[in-house]
Amino acid sequence: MQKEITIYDLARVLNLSPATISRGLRKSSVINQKTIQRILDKAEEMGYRHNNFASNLRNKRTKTLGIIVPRLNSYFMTSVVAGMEDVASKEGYNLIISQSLEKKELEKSNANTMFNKRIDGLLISLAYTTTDIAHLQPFFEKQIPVVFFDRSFPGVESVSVTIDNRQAAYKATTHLIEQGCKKIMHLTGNLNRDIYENRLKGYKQALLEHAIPFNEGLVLTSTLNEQDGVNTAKTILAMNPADRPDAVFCANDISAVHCMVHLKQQGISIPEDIAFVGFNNDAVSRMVEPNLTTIDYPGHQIGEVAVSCLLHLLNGDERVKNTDQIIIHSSLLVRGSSLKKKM
Amino acid sequence: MQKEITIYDLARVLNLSPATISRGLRKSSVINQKTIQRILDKAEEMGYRHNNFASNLRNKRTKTLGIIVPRLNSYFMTSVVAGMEDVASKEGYNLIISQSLEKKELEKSNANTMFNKRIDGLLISLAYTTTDIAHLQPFFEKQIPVVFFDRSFPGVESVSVTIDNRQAAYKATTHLIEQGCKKIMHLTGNLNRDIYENRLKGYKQALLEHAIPFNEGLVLTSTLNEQDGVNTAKTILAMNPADRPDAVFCANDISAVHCMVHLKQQGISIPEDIAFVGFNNDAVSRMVEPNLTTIDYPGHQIGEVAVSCLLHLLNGDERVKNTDQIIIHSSLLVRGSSLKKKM
DNA sequence: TTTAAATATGCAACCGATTGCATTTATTTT
DNA sequence: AAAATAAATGCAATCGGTTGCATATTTAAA
Repeated sequence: MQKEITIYDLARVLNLSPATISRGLRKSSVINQKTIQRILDKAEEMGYRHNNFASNLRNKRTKTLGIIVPRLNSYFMTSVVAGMEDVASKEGYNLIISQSLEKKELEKSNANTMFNKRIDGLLISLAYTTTDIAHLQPFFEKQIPVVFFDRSFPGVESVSVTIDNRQAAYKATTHLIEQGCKKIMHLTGNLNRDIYENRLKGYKQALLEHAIPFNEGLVLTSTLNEQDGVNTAKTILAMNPADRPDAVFCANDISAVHCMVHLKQQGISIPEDIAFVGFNNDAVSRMVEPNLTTIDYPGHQIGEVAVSCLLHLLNGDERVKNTDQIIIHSSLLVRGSSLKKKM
Repeated sequence: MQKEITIYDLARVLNLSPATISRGLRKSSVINQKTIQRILDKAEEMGYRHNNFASNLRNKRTKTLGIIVPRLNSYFMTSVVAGMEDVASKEGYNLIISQSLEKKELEKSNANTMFNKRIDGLLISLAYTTTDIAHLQPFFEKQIPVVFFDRSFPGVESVSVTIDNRQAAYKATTHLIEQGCKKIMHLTGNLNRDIYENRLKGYKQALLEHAIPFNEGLVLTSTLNEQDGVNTAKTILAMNPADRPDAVFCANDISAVHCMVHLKQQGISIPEDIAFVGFNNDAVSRMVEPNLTTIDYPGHQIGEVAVSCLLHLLNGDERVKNTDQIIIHSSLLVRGSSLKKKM
């Protein structure tokens, strides 16, 4: 293993000082253009590699961003991360990723680990079970910027990047109503998370505006996983056929798909007997039959925007305030699972 | 923002030298136990945080592992990464993740970036379009260990962690034959990747052993995405019904599911008309009706094993040679899509 | 008690890039 | 040509933890 080339080696060979080499490599404007070119050429020739550790030590920055997500197992989440990667790597930032697995305790310890690794900024989507954000206090105290995405914490003084969940849910519910549905069940997630609360609000608002009375019993809360979808189907099947809903609006696609599949196996037709709308535009929404109507959740874009904001905060960009709430546009993708009327 | 506490601060307060503090924090055996405790207590009390950059600079190690995957959008891949995370973080290693998006060029530039970030080791699953591994040469030259997982490069002197694709495909095909299928189509991926080549071998072997002649025309090559699944279905539908296969063995679940769905829409019954077996045990295999018979691909375990090997190589552990081929056990999960005989 | 051995701690150089300030060199102005 | 200004480069300290070797202290052996 041959030794690494340093700026001192370049300095010796080029008969310049290390300071000039350092500035030259960063194309500082105080250095003569020709000198810069000589330095860059020689660096290339000798196989020089920048040593981040030396420069981070000096600069007291790590050029690393931390990401904490509940789980990295949905198309949505991996899109978000991919979007973050794009922007971050373009700006020379590294990403450290960890999963909370929806557990508050794990989220806490991950946050702590990242704090100790001195990330320059944190991107976080909160776990189901997180009820307070005391574990982020060290970041706030050290003025390390935190950006929430997807699932944020209402009222906290930080940037958040989300979609307008209320409006999306309103669109979804209105669509079902326009298709002639009158008894719409809503399968929601943990209402501690504002995204689910807002979706519920949108659902209620749509009912209200169409003079359909809100029925508490039609709202089911769960963790929205495969099993919850199946359980919802069982709940529906256990009802007196006359009392069954004529539509289900699920707060994610996974639960919607599994619920649909189970109902179909028991002879229920979709959308004729029961129409379905999901949320997220997960890959599975295009796999089930009929394809699932859903809300397009632009993960890649959310990731890009979240990192951009974070970088602006890091660079002290005045245009981004520390309390901005950024809303990304989302739209309803109408597919077979909700199309009762021929269009 | 208050200043960071350093070992020099601790040294001053405790009336010891920075050297002793440094050794004490690492619980070096040359330091008195009581002194170690005093140091740890005071460090805790003053909120000392270890500075990785200073120590990496000195140690010439980054404690960072690079991961390059084709795409982070399958349940399998995220499981692998989760498994890697588990083992790596337990040993104090960070992960940098990037995606090649199946493109050779991107894989190349990602590898380069990681090389320049001086990762201590690389974990890589090759892109479809990668035909040689010249881009990994810098790692080999600098003796930076490289571990291949899932998709490896045959003949190269590196550790690889895979399943026995040949055997798995053999099991899958044999299962179809035992169910009474006689004309089995095989949808495969890019045969430059040995995993697909080996699956094809297993398929052929099973045919041979059951005296079914191999028919070149029944092997379709594609990138195995959603659209390819649909295209395969169209190909089948375009055939004279008498000539259609009575089973399809797909090299992944996504293509299998989409092919199934499309065929079902055209009135083909699964498994009666055509039986299906996929590969990967992706979440979608449990979503389609009937559920897809598939090969359980233990992603989490593959990730764990790959990182363990890498760490052993880094620690100069003699038990792991640089040429080990590690085979993880996989099994066939029989579900409705291939069950023609009642069991 | 003296000497030898073991244990504990300190000194100082080092890892490699960065930057405020000083100095040298080139260019322009008077 | 001398003085003033601008441009280019260098000096030396700094970031914080690590380690070979030297020194000081304690314990065990003679």
